[in-house]
Amino acid sequence: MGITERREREKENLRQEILDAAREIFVAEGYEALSMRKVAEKIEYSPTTIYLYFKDKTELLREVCEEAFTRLGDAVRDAKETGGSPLEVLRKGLYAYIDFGLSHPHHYEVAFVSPTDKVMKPNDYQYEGSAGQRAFEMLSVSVADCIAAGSIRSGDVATTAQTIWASIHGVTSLLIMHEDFPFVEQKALIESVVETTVKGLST
Amino acid sequence: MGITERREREKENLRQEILDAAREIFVAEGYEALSMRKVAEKIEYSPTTIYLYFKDKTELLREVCEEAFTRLGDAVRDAKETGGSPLEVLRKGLYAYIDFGLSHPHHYEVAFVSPTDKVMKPNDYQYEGSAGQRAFEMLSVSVADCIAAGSIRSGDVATTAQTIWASIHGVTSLLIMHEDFPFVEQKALIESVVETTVKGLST
DNA sequence: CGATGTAACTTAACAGTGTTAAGAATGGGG
DNA sequence: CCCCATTCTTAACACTGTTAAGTTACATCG
Repeated sequence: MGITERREREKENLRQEILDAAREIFVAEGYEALSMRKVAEKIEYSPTTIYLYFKDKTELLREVCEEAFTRLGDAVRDAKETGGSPLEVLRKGLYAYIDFGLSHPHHYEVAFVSPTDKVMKPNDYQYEGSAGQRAFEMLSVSVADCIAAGSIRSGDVATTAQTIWASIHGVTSLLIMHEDFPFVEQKALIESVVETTVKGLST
Repeated sequence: MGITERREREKENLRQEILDAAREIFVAEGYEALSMRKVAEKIEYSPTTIYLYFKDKTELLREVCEEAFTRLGDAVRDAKETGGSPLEVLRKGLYAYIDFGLSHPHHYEVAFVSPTDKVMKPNDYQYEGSAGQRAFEMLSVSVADCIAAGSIRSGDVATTAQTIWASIHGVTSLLIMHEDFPFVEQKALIESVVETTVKGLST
């Protein structure tokens, strides 16, 4: 079997190999399909070996997600750096957020749609927060900029940011989770949500 | 003669007992905690007995959800009947939808948040649709009324309805699924989302 | 060189899950 | 009275995450 043939091959980057295998399965088939035994089979080790490198399935999955959500942070930051008015920056950030969700549906799902004990632990919000959380923080800053610039009605920043988050999370999660629903053309719906929200908050 | 009828009545009784037990567990602990064996223990029958009354766990759960979502339909219909301008009716319908989600979090979750094969079957949208689907249809009608009355900007009804759905689903699902997140005061956030969306769509 | 300790890995098992196949019991109809 | 259908149960399969204990390989030390 693969077990003895495998022995000669790598044994240092095993942790990375586990991570790679897990990501591959997770991206292709999602959370439900990601099992420790499947990962083990893929890397040709016994299932329990994984526990020598990761505390449990949650930690493995969180690490897989952290990788991806770093890219969300990057995308939002990029939106900021391309310049433009605060409102333009905010708009770009929102589109980047939605785009991220649509191109990483399974990541988005476990992190934002049904996060119950899958990646986020209770009290995860209390401290520095996950990468996804940090991306939301950036949006908050962007919102504050818009208020300061007068392009968005003055009011509680947190309330405004969370209102925006609700809208874009809503469209993102609906598109991801209800694939069979007869949505109108995707791009048009996204634009409608973003523009409606921005207009609703404008001065 | 009443014998066979009595049998049938008793059979219906057991079916209802299963449904009651399932609902009780589901409402209290949610989908993950709802297991066939737990239901069986509660009604004091063997687990396999349930399969004589329900095809599988999905069908059992769907029936539990159908019960509840009928009440959502009722709530939206009530909002309609209390009268007021089309926009007032729409507003009331949106608040009723969010209220329903918050008071039936587990139902809302399996039906709208992570519906993958749990209650909704693929192609469920194609036909008459589930009760939750019917509630959404009512909202669409309400939207059409607002457009006709000129209180909402003219445009594609479907796009507008789905935009609204995205927003209110967004706030509902965030509040349900991210209990630990430091949201602003719940009522204020809901109002902000609804009013922002309405204003964003107004003429 | 040989013993020893340890790190890496595996096997076996536990307590769950949904679900199916096959066997047991109960009681009415011929 | 016996048969048979309906109803229910027992046993099992194929999974799941996870832990405890056992094995093996190897580096270090006396």
